[in-house]
Amino acid sequence: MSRLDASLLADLPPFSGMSRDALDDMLARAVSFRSAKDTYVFREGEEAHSFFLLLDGYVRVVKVTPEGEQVIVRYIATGELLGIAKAIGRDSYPANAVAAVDCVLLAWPSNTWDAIVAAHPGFATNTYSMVGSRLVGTQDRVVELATERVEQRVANAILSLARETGRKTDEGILIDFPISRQDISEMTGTTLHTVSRLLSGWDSKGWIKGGRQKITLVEGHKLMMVASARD
DNA sequence: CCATTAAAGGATT
DNA sequence: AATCCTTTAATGG
Repeated sequence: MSRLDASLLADLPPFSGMSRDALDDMLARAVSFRSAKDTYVFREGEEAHSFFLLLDGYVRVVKVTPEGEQVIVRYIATGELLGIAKAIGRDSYPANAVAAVDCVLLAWPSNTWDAIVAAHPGFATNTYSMVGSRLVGTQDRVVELATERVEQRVANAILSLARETGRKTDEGILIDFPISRQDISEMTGTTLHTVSRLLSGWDSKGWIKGGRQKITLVEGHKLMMVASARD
């Protein structure tokens, strides 16, 4: 049992505006645990026994079609909530959650959801506004998938990953976890070959710098041109 | 414009 | 050595 201090939570969006006492109470109800890279935090269809906060690392949320095809729904970054089935009136998880790197999480039993929401209206408000913005983001992606060309979708995926998870390096903005061409294709509804061709093209123009499971955004504005190009 | 198939080389375990 | 990841080219919808 490591001692966790409430100040760990204070700066995270789900807990913004909450008092020190409230944070202590939330923390007292949680247990922390680790999830090694490539292990499941939870699985689709499983009973939603807990909801989670990602304290460190990255988690990808994945749906698998009946044919076994994988679709990456979103990436969860450090400081975000996941598995909040109770908040959307479900009692099973709607997708798989896989650690993209070694992760540290907090878990709350789902049966404490109602009590927590009742005791901490600020947390409830924060959670529902997060659910709302994820919904908006998902809607935008539906439009994108339906209307934009592959090149634009891949450019957008790189840009948002860099924005949400990017870490500054001397080269540019590095996407902060191992991500393969296959992963990008599962986010954008295309094949790894097409992603590979696009990325190596942008690499040779100096707009990005690629490597095995590595992408660094060098000229973000160039990709924004690609992402918004009308034809 | 993009998916599929095939082939080959480098990286990782 | 076996497996995974990436690149490249050819073909066809």
